Amino acid sequence: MNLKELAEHLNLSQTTVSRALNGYPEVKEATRLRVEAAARANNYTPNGRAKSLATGRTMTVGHVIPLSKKHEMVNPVFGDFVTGAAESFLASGYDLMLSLVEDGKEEEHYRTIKARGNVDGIIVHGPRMHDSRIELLNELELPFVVHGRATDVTTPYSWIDMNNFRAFCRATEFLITLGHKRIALINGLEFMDFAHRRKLGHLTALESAGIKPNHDYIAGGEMTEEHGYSNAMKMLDLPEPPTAFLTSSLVVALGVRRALQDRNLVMGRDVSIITHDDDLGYLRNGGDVPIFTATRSSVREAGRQGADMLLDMIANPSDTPKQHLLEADMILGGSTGPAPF
Amino acid sequence: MNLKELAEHLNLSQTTVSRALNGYPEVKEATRLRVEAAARANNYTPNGRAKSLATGRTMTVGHVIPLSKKHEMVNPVFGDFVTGAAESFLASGYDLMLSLVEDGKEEEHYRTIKARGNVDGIIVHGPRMHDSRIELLNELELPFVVHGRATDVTTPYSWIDMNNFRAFCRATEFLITLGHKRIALINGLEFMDFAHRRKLGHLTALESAGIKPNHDYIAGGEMTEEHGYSNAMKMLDLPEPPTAFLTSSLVVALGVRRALQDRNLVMGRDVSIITHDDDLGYLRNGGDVPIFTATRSSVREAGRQGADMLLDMIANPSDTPKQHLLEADMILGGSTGPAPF
DNA sequence: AAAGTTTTTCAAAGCGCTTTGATAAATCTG
DNA sequence: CAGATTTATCAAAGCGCTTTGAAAAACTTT
Repeated sequence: MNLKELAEHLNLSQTTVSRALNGYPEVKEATRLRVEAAARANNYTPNGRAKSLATGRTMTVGHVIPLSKKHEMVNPVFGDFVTGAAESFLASGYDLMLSLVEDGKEEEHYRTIKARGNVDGIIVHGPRMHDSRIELLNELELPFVVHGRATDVTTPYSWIDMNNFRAFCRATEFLITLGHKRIALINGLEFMDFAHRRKLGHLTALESAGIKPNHDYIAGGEMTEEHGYSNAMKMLDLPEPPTAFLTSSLVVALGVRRALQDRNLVMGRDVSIITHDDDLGYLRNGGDVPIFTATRSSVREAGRQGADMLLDMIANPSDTPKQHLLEADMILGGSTGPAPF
Repeated sequence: MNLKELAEHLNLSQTTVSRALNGYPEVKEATRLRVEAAARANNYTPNGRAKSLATGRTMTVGHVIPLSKKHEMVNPVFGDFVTGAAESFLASGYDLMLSLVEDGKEEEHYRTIKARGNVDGIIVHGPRMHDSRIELLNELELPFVVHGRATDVTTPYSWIDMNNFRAFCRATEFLITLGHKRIALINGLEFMDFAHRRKLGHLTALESAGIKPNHDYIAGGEMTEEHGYSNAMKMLDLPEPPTAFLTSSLVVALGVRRALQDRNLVMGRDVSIITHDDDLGYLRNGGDVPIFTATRSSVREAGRQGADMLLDMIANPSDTPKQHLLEADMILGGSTGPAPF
């Protein structure tokens, strides 16, 4: 049933029915009740496309996820981020639109999104250090919030991020305090902004402690279990193997742990592991007792906050960009201990 | 720039411009080229909402994901499924719309989706054994494909599924052949259809071998690492602990492995593990050498095929429902060995 | 060159809604 | 109770596109 039919059925004009349903004051209360009852009885819901064509608002936000053909994987944090974001969006009546866009087709894709006009704003995922998307979006005047930041971008824009630098700086300091000197970092892909910041935090902490960084102790790559495993194996074979590992995600830490087992090393005694933990719903860092010592920050919470920021920008397009930096908690688990002699 | 402006700019009618761009034959080739050039030069893309209002097709498909407040998590396979599906959808020019819908609000939600008319079809995720959504969707005449099946639903519908029964039957048989008699199953939530089928497969294999199932050896729950760990710990404490574990996902298997380590048991020697592996992008079952013996079926591939099925249904709404059952491969890893004496 | 075909272009209606500007009905003034 | 005000309703335009049915232009025929 559409508006016209509903109006005929009620012997009212479309105008009145529309206003009654949208809460406008210029309609008699008795009429409004009658209209609402009829709408419910006939299961009437306004057609979204027609409504959005008439109002100019789509009540939809887009999530744009980069998908490189080389690294054919969607980052597992995405599911949790979206879950968090969805809470806010759904509560405000917004729909979510998903685009996976291939490397290189990004500019074209964003222009098309804008021109087609089926979103009111977008959330940008997976920013690189240089990320041309941000300038483009600023230019297009499409409200957006970036999950993460892009180091090389100087124009202001809205973002929600976790303090990657600080988290990895603290984690490294913690290991140094425990007496570790040979500390490895198994990082994400280093052109990703978050990974870059993590490395920087790590190196800064080493430097402050007067420890010279060793390139053999640093590996970047897609954050899989295998990445953790194979790099840890390689490093454990060095003449002077690391006594502690810092990993960029729980999945990577699991790989490192497997490597320790293969080498008959006891985690937390022979070798320490500390990881960043995104607090994903399906891969918790143990139950009540954490398995790994970790820096923890909920991606889901980031999703919630990012969504709120975007809704805010859509409602007030002329506001200046907002930024929010989440701090990670430090969680003590059983995977760390004093450096062995 | 919109169609009207583009038409004025070209000194043509909107009709001609529209037809030129949509490849209709009744427009002179020279004109078409002129129009296309102008469209490109002015970065013209038709407004999606207007187009869909005019044509009645939205060029959008919805993914509807159940989100229970109790088990606040989005299944990690979702990301991979969508990635696979997106390949097909994007290639055909379809957008993806995401809805996370709370338990209990499902009926209302689907009716709204239909009434608002902003999708041409949907993919239903996470079917339960009794799933009222399916009958509802059939009634609503909205094309849909279910990722999985619902045992109790008798009306025909389209689905793409993995042969859960067969996979778990085979895995159990494999363990039995290795001499195991005390075999545990750490399953997903048992009201989920896939988990139910897996249990059935497992029990059937036990029965054929004349092994009486032991209720203490079966656990259902959300498929987290912790679920695997805590249940394995509990079972290992039994007077007669299992000598082999069958787990519903790699993440769960990781938890079981951790339990073995805590008990100083060697995986593949003291205790065997065999798992189902969804072949997720970020959590591979080892590199070249699989860690776990597993039944493997790519969720991503399921996504691709499910998407193709849905596109087919949208194009030919009167066709009878289609079904496709994927078979899992059996992968031999280092986690299984003959039963100890 | 007039009549008949085919090709190319156009004006206008319609998709389902919101919103403006006008009108009718109800209520309030003095 | 006539005139001014307020309240309640409506007809029609417009959002940006597609598509129908008609008209104009360009070719073919005889």
